[in-house]
Amino acid sequence: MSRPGTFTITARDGLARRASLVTAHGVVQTPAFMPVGTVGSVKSVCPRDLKDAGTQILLGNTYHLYLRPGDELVARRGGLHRFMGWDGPILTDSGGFQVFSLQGIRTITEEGVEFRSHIDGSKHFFSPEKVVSIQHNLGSDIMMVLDECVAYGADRDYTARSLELTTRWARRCREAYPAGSGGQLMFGIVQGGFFPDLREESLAQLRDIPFEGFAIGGLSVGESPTQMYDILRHIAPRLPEGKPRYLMGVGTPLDILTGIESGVDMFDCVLPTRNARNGTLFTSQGRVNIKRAEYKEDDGPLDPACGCYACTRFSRAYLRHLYVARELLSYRLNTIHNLTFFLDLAAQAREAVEQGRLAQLKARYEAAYPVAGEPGA
RNA sequence: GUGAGUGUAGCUCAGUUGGUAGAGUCCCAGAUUGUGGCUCUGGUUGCCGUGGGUUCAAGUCCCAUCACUCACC
Repeated sequence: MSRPGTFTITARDGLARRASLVTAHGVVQTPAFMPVGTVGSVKSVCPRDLKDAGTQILLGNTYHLYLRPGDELVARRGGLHRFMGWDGPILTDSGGFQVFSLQGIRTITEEGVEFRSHIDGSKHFFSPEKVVSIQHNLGSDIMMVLDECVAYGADRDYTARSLELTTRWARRCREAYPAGSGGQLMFGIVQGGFFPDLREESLAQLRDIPFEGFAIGGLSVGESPTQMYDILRHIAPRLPEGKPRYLMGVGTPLDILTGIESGVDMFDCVLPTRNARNGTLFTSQGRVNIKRAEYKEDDGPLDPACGCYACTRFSRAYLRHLYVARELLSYRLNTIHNLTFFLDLAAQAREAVEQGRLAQLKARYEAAYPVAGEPGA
């Protein structure tokens, strides 16, 4: 097997790429969707369920695992892979987004970010170096740099200064773990809010730092789909051509296809797993709110086009009952289904890019998932 | 049998000195984008136990009656 970080593009369809990324725990075929396993578990499901659903690579979280059970404890258990029983690739988010979402209980300085634990209120400090050290202890295959995810609505001045801080932090992260110093990869994160030129500026500052991949951060923070797509279409094609591109925290089926169309290779999002727990299921026919009374006596499968365990074995009536009764099995079956749907979407996209049919695939999903506020919605 | 208390939304209950009813929950529907199984946003629902009376006006006051609960015989 090639060396970790090797990124090979094997097909293209417009700006979209079909590629593979080598990591220390296996090769990831892209475009890829990464299920989110924040605290060392994808809520309600087992590694076996993840494999069955088609998961190649998981996302874990630095902030959460640092607070509990602690990265050093995980290191003593042999690293995150062994600890959670997942032998495939893992990407760890740096905690930058938590810094963003913890607004009110954190302060950002040049040195890093001080914050209070959401668990017990205790004070902690994340510097770029600290975040790298934690991710080193966790042993993830891909580390993310510490960044500041700027809130939606931030003005140009703040956004411009923030992006430069993110750049300085990115440089410190790379210095703390130089390229090639181990099997772990490190991705830089482009910020710049909703100003196309600031996005370009952020990229210009980061692109010469020897990262193995680049991410687009700061999207899906409250903007409209149109605003997000404008920035996405502007910046994604400008990211370094020969390295993997990762769109953080996105998104809906259409967001993902729009990203792929713009040249993005990797995605993660809590949407399939969180919505599964809240009864919103993604199907080939569009969203299904399984709690709806109309499914009370519906003996048909959730999605006849889906081959997952939930769809092949149980009826809508049963899935609705489990949800309404708050049965634990509801979370598991719904999560298995939604993950299968998103992972299938990525698999279909890989095939479509190989066949030059991405536009047709997107048109199909556009029909089932119209964008709010746009024609057809 | 006697005494006391309680009867208001499917459920648990608020309803000021009388001015034709509210909350929580449930139910119905929607949201959820680098995750707290959370949360948020809308919406439906009432012979105010029953029958009389007083009053311009009664869920509120008076009488009777029924049901339930508790205590005592």
